[in-house]
Amino acid sequence: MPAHAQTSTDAIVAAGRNLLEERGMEALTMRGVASAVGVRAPSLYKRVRDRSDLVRLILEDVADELTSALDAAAGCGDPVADARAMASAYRAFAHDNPVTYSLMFAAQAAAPGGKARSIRSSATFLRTIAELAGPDRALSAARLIVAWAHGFIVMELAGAFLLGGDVEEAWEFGLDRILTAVRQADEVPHLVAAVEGAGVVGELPGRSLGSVGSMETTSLALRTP
Amino acid sequence: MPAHAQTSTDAIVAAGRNLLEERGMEALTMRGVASAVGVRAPSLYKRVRDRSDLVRLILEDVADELTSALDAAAGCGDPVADARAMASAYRAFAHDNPVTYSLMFAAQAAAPGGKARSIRSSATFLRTIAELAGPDRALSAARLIVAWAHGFIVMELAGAFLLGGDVEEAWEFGLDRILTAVRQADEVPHLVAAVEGAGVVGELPGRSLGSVGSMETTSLALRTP
DNA sequence: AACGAAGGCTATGAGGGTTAGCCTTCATTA
DNA sequence: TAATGAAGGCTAACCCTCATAGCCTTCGTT
Repeated sequence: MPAHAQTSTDAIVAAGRNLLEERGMEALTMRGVASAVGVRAPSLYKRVRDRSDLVRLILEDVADELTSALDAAAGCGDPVADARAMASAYRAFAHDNPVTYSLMFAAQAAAPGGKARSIRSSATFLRTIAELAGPDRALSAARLIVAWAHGFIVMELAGAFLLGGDVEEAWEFGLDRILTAVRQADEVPHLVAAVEGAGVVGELPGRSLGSVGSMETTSLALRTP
Repeated sequence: MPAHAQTSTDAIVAAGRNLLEERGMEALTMRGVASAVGVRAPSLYKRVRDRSDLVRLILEDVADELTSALDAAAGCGDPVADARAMASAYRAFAHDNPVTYSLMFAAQAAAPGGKARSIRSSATFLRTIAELAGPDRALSAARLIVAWAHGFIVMELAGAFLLGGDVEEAWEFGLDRILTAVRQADEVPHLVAAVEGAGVVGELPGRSLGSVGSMETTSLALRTP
């Protein structure tokens, strides 16, 4: 029925995302986006409720792309290698999209439908972490890893690592430590079995490692022969 | 010489901070701040270069207060307890100042003088972590902890933990695991000594734990008697 | 008493978001 | 074939915001 459309919601979102990433949040103006897609500002309101709606659409686009990148990174089947690959892909994506990435978690209000999106975007990662840390701890372990990765990347992008040192080394150090920490629930029984077999200690906490770190508990137990 | 000042930079910053925290970034207008301190908007420009300068001052104020809160939290001398106390204080501060806290690391450009501020604000924490992880690893370890804490808090404040589960539990889990992971470089020798004394293994890696997590290394060594 | 600087004010302009209301196009349909 | 009407564009206009220009008042200093 209508006249031929000169633009589309997708084109508007793409232009907006580009503008946002290239020139920052302040440069993301309705006039600017309109000009980029070849129409005048008021025409955008036929497809987008308002500017904040445009921002939401842009960030959803970024989030979807990030999800795809993560899914693509986890291919090999070995949970440790997959977790590492996903962490690398995550960081690489953030480096490629610094502005929009930083904004993704800056939204104060969780968008409606965010839960479904969240489930979808974390499914592969959660499955991998469940293999690493066990199903009971998968959620907490995943939150540990994601929180660290996100925090590290945000600080890195914001230029918050001002004390010198090798940031790359800090990333590797952190990733190693965290992947190891997450696997401890699995590793400790091996240790315990080995030590128990050697008769170092009479009684050891088995699976019932409390909220205190299991390594700590084990080490304490070992010092009380 | 002048007429009596009706306001001050401090009052402007305080009013701006309050407005920002209470009603968000969009409500932080020059008119709004001016009205809160009892003058007209143009008068603010006698004390503040422009709006972005005001934002900078507000965030510096927040950062200074956070530094004080952290310093005050670390009193007891035991590095583990101090690290826990600082982590709690950090999170509590963020919960008390959610908007401004989130903005602190959102600044894309590092402010000039940020390095001096960074050194000051992290001194106590770095000292504590150095006791925990050793001076060589202090910086990487501190970055691990801060990145995790910041990432966790940002996600928490943004409402990004949508998959259910107990967020409090995830925080405790993460803190335990990370503090343990950071201490491993110190703990392993104890373990090694205990195990060695018991004659479980002949040869063990001593200090030369590679980039792979030390716990993993130890566990592998224990399985090869 | 005059000076002059600090610190207020009004007026104003530029730029951005958004709405109102109109016009053109063109697939559908009588 | 001609009328219809909705989609989608446009201009004009409004309001709000930041920011500057330029003026006026105050009051310590000289």
